[in-house]
Amino acid sequence: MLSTVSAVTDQRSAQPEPGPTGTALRLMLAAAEAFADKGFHATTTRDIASRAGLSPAGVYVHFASKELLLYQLSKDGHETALSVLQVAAEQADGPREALAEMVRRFTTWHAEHFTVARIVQYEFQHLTPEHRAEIVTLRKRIEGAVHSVIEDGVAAGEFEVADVATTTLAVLSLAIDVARWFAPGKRRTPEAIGDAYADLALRLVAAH
Amino acid sequence: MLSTVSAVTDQRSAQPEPGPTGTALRLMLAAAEAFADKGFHATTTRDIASRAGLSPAGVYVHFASKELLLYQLSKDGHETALSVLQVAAEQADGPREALAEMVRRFTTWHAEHFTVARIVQYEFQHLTPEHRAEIVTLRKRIEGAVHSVIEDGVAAGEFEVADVATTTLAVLSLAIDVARWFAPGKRRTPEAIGDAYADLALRLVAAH
DNA sequence: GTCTATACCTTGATAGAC
DNA sequence: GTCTATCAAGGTATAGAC
Repeated sequence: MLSTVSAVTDQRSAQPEPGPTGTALRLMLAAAEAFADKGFHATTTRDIASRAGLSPAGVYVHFASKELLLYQLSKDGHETALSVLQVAAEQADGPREALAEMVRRFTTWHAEHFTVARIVQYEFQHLTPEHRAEIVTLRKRIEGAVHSVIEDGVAAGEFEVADVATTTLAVLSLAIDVARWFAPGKRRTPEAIGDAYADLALRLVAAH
Repeated sequence: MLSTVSAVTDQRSAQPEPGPTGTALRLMLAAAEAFADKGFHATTTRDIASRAGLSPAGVYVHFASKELLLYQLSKDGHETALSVLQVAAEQADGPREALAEMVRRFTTWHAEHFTVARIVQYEFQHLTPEHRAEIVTLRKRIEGAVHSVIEDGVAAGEFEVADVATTTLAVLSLAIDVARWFAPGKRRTPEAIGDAYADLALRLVAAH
């Protein structure tokens, strides 16, 4: 059910068939808002239930625990974030275009879906050790995608960086931190922020 | 008691006279570790008490509530962070040196004091509305300090940026996000990260 | 200033009727 | 699948002895 929640948040796509049924989806959206707003531990199952229009007990028909709700959201969000990077990398021509497009779309995603993005970046530490381990694997692939394109750019003589690992972290920080400060109603749109940050990323790698 | 907690964490300074007494200080250090590790709401007063070697009731002799403990830590941390920026700005000669020195020290602080920095950047939303409002004022001054130096650099013809506000956010994101990913025992020292990020900030503003 | 004991409340989760 | 009712556990904070 990759990006089911994101897709619904988008209000772009007609209802696809698989994944959570209507009520489960409503619960995930309710939980996403609550977790992003107050954090996992400050959110009560009663809060989630009432946001979704259910009684406190109604949650447990669809999710066995509050942690499982977080896990589904976190996994879904990480998979979507990784997919955003991969699609951008595939479609672009050369490291320079690839990095710009990856940062543009990754940043835009963090702003547009800042509730899920906040859960992805700041709440995964509250998962069980087993679930956290699974998510950490996805996080390494996200970091690896950015690391690769910078490495390619250096090898091709298009980028000049002092240290690939440090620059990778810096580029990721730019986009990730958007989930912390972004709020709807900001002057700049998610797309404008993505455009600006793509340029800034090219400066970080001293692209020719 | 500006930076009392940071100073003790440093193990650099001999005991100064004002501020919290020994036990209150131990409680603040215990709370800082716990809040940074698990977040405010996941931390129990029992946890804080036991880390400080006290009974659960012992906390309330020194702090009237758990929130007040967070408030003291947050205020102390924000004042120190602001002071780091101000000292760097005063000592430097010209916008280029000022920006580099501010980012160097601000970043190093976020790594070296990553427990307090994490509370500063990610836990202040759990303060009471009154306390949060006070902290927001400090946060605006922090953002203003970076905004000013970039504006000065542009005015002096030393920097070239598309938008001062966006670049300010990006520079701050670089340093702030260090508090999220830094962990003791990392290959790079706080100082090395600060040095690298000072260079990256100069790239972001296209310093001549 | 610190302790033991505990009040009082909210929490995550379950039982069982419909 | 949803509800009402409820449980056991653990939360913040206080009372009162020492």
